[in-house]
Amino acid sequence: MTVSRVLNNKGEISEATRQHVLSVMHEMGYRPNRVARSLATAKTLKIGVIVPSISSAYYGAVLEGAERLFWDRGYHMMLGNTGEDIRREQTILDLFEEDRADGVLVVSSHLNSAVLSEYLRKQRAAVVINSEVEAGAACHVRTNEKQSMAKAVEHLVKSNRRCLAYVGTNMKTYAGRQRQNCFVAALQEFGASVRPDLIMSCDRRGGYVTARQLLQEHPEVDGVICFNDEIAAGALRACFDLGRDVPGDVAVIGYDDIFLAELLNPSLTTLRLCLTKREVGALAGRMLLERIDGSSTCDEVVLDHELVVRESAP
Amino acid sequence: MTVSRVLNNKGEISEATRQHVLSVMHEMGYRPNRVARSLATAKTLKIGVIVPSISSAYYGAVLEGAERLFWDRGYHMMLGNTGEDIRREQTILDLFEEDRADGVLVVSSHLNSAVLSEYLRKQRAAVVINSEVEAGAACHVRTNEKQSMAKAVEHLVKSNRRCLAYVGTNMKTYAGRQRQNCFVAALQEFGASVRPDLIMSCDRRGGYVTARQLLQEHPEVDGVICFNDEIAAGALRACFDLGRDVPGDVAVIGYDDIFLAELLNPSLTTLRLCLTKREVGALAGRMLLERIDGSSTCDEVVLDHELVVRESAP
DNA sequence: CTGTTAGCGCTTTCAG
DNA sequence: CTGAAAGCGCTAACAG
Repeated sequence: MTVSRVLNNKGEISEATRQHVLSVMHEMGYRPNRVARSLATAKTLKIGVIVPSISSAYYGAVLEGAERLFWDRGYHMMLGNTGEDIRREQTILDLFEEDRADGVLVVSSHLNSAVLSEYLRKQRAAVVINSEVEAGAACHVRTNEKQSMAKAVEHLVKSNRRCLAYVGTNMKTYAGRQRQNCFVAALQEFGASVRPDLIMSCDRRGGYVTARQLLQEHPEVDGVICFNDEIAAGALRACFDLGRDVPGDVAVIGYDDIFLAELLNPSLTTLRLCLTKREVGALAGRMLLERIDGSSTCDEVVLDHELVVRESAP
Repeated sequence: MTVSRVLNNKGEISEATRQHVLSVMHEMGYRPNRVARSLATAKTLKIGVIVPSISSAYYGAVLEGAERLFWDRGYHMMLGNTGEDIRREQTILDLFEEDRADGVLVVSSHLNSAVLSEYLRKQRAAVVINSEVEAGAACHVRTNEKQSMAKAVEHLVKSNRRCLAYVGTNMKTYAGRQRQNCFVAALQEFGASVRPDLIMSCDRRGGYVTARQLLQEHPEVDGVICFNDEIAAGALRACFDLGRDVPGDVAVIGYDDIFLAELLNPSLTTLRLCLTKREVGALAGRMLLERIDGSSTCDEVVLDHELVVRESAP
């Protein structure tokens, strides 16, 4: 019908009828029905996004970058939070398929490569951030964990720290696995001794308790690298409560450079991505939109970290 | 068609055909099309959610609570981030209408009561958190700012702080306006002098700079209440850098009790909601679903804060 | 340039 | 209990 034509600025239309249609639409308070349009065009203009936890400062910022880009390009974002639950992640992926989402963006999947790839192949288009997928199943943005961990370890070794510990998280996630493995690799690379008893793990909130235990059981530890800044903040406070001076007795390094990192006391030395989290989200979003309209150019982007030196590990 | 009947477990169906349909569905890898279903039923099972900023720890946690509830009840969540931009907020609301979202949840709107109410009346159902709306336009969850600010001021006055300052944010938001006004009201209530020059405001990241300036220009300040914990973290660090002892010289109080509040050094005294942020999200979500299915029972919920006393203001 | 028509994939109503 | 048919609001292809 003609109305469709003016809505979409498509086809030839006389200015007269065009204006007429617009004015009638306006006075009726008409709103086009995107559901019907989606059914007719087989395009939903919806992107499904999956994160382990919205409330994390890290994922939140990534989401914000992606969200902004999607809306600007006319796409709406459907959000799924897995709560780190594998079954939930699969269910959400299935539902995005039923929603006929034009594309899916998965951040830090907890699914293994084979399973995730199978789910993503069923989607119309997919991009993942820091998740393992088989080539072809999705585009990929990932961080170079080997290089970043090497920077941290090297920094500590060069400032004469001799007994390094790592406080990580579970190994369910790409970064979780990589950082722990790369920590060991980096110790070897820089000739430091590897002590499995100095590798601990905790959940997002457990930095304080875990670091405290580590430092009590192993007073010889003089350097701690943490999976992220929140855990590092716990380690800092644990040092303080145990009377260990930072950086005098112990050096502490985190990951992410969250906003509060430089406000902590002592301020936190940390590994910061070469892109802001928002930019990472926007980058992944852009790759997804390119995949959707078929102009996809690259399949993988690898991002580096830089060491931001502050008081906690000068 | 029959398939529809088995999908929805509706109508009478023989177990034989039922099983047959299911097995065929399975081997074809069939996924029902929710877009078509939405068009036919005039229900989308989608909720539109609007926040000023996903990346804030505060909104993130609220979202997480709401999201979990929605998915559990079969609803998907579409997320809109306003970036504190009024026009963007209106656009998103319009688009949710075009999406025929079954309901809309608005957190901390930047729109004024009249405008917001008009937009919400066009939606199928609406709930707002900490936003001003006209009665009837939406259900409402809000915090009792008057009472919470009184607690903070009373606590400081009773510990003999005589010169209190407030570091807030812009007045574009319900909480922003309320906290600043209630600060003045509470000073009067407890017989403290009101000094407009000790009321400052800054953006989310500006706590350090603003507090530093405040303390330099007004060395007599011995108590600072901040709009939230992130700003308070900046104030803490500003005190440290200026050589002012906390809590000896200056007491600092924040709002929200974010995870890092107790890890700061000194740990932060703060006002915590009687519900976790996640619970607030779930509560609002539940109210929205009740509005959608017509079982709505109450129109407004008011939430109190409690003072969590830590080192920064004992 | 503008009106008509046939779907998009589902639900719902009405017969069989 | 199961098939057939109409219709949700839009787009796209085809005539006028």
